[in-house]
Amino acid sequence: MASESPKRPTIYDLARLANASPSTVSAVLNGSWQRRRISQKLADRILSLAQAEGYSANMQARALRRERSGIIGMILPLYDNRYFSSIAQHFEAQARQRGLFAIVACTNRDPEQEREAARMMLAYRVECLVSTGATDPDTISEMCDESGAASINLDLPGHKAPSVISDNREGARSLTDAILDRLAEQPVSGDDILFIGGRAEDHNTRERIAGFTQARTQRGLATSEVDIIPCDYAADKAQAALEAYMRHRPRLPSAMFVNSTISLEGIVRWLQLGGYQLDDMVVGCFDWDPLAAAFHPHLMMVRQSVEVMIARVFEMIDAPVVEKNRCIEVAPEIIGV
Amino acid sequence: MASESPKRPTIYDLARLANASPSTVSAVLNGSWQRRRISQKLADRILSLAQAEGYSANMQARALRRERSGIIGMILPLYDNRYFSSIAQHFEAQARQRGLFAIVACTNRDPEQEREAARMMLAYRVECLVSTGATDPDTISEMCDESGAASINLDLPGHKAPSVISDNREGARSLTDAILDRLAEQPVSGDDILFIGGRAEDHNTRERIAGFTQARTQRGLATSEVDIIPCDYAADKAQAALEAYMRHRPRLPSAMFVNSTISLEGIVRWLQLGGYQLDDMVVGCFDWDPLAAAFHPHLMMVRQSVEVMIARVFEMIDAPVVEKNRCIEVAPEIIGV
DNA sequence: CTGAAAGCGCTTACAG
DNA sequence: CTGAAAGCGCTTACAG
Repeated sequence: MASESPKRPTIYDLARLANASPSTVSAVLNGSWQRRRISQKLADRILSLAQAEGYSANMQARALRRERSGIIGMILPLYDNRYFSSIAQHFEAQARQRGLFAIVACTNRDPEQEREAARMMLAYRVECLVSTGATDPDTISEMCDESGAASINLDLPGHKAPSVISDNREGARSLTDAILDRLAEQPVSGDDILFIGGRAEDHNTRERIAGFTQARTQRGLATSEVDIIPCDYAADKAQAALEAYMRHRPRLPSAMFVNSTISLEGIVRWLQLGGYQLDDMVVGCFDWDPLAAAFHPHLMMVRQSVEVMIARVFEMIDAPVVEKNRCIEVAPEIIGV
Repeated sequence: MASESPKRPTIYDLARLANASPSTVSAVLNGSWQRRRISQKLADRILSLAQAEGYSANMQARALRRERSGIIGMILPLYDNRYFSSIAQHFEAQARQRGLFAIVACTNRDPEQEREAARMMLAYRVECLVSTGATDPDTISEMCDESGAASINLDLPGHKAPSVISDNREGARSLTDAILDRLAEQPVSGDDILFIGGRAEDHNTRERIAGFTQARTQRGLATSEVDIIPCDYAADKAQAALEAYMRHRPRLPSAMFVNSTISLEGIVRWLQLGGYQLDDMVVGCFDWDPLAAAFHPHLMMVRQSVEVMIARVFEMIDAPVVEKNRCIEVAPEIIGV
């Protein structure tokens, strides 16, 4: 679908029309004319001319000359989950507010796709790259370093750039506490909880398992390895893992700690197939989904403070200097208790 | 967080190191060297030098010189819903496959934000702008026309650029049919269906209402105005509208046609508050959410064929010429019947 | 108060 | 087989 390229006007066109020099037009158009003490009259004339001609500065040219693109990038695993989509949304809004142009790419938790996206963004000379939930954040930080771009890790921490993450351990501890409280309220109750979902090798899952175990220990409860199943996030994986787990079990566990709304989907599917209800157990989920909350007001969920996290990211961007190993943890909130 | 800008190498640096001219380096690096019959040896030397120096072409400079940015843009209402997030994801993947760089901005169904985002994207000289679910697509098409950028409407049609949308009328008709079938299967059943959600002024909602009415008419059922409530998409609006509707009603309607998963959230919330179950009614929803599907396997949903729609969009982009008033309708699929 | 000139990093006819 | 030169549309120090 070729477009008819009707040559957009440049500052030279405006200069000719305004009987001024391109330098003057440029100064007027980018606001630096106050410093140059250009006459109000001339400025006005140029401004309204620009308006009339539909002038819009060519950002490629400006970026090239200024050696600053005005672009800020983000990579994230996927959009179609409330946590990540909300991250993208807030990132964009914040960037816009600062006059930066946000570009976001999703990279499916695949290190190769992460690197490829970073390469593209760096080719467009992003000033800063935020790696969200990246499987290999350090490589990306290195690529940014080489290019002279700043970099920040979000959601999952790294060692070669400052990080903003949720306080996963404390979040998991409180959620587990809430689950145990709920269990204690019930007439007949066990205290066994199945932890399911996430990746054993990722920092957040490790921390959540630690918080989970800690909450149990504090109540004098032992935790068995077999009740912790980091089978990855995907719904199908969680469903299959639960299937396998239940093959050797006489009954449902008393409670479940589901390590993401993505995994929750698989869990609920398995329950439905077996004729169970979600309410047959006490269920807590790390991450929050409003539709799930509407369906099951009793479902406890950990809602990560996306707004605060994004705010912290931009504070780092604004800060003159930030230590590479800085890691800010943001407290999440428990919903539904 | 200032980054230390260690000056990335340019083709001039490589030229010096390779003892060749910048033109030659440029040709080698962008693949046009076959045509220039540069010696394999020289090409190899330059290529490995580029590798070693971590060279990456400055896309701003390339874009400026070529007068083509290699960027393709999309605006959409929001990310945090499965339909739109899936659109963004497929758009990005397809763009990447063609060597285009995708940039996406969400504009909250606000015409001013839509224009502002379009302005920014055009300043970065996007080659094509896809307006998804835009409230004011025609203004955006005009802006694109003035800039010599192509434009395409997705999800909601426009008059000044070709459009790709779901077959909303037929989708709504089939969903209504499925609802009526389900009602007929039940021992005691009414045939009243409440249509709720969406915007009366948007094309898709109008079409869906038409399909809804048509399905009823085909079975000899009348449809009353009061049972059609396009109260906007937002969950809170839907919840409030249902609240108001039920104030003058002795009992729940036999069935509901909920016009988006966003509205569904509010509906379910209202039901929960009143001690009702979703399964107390037959419910169909336009749009699809896998978590909702897991929770309620009986919930009927219309799943729009995002992959096909995006494929059609790119076919238009590739086509040498497309009539402005072309509108392709893609059949959606009914889930859960 | 304003303009001429250089340069950001590429690409591409043109000449050899 | 390869290079010198012009130019994409800006910005910015410099000179007046």
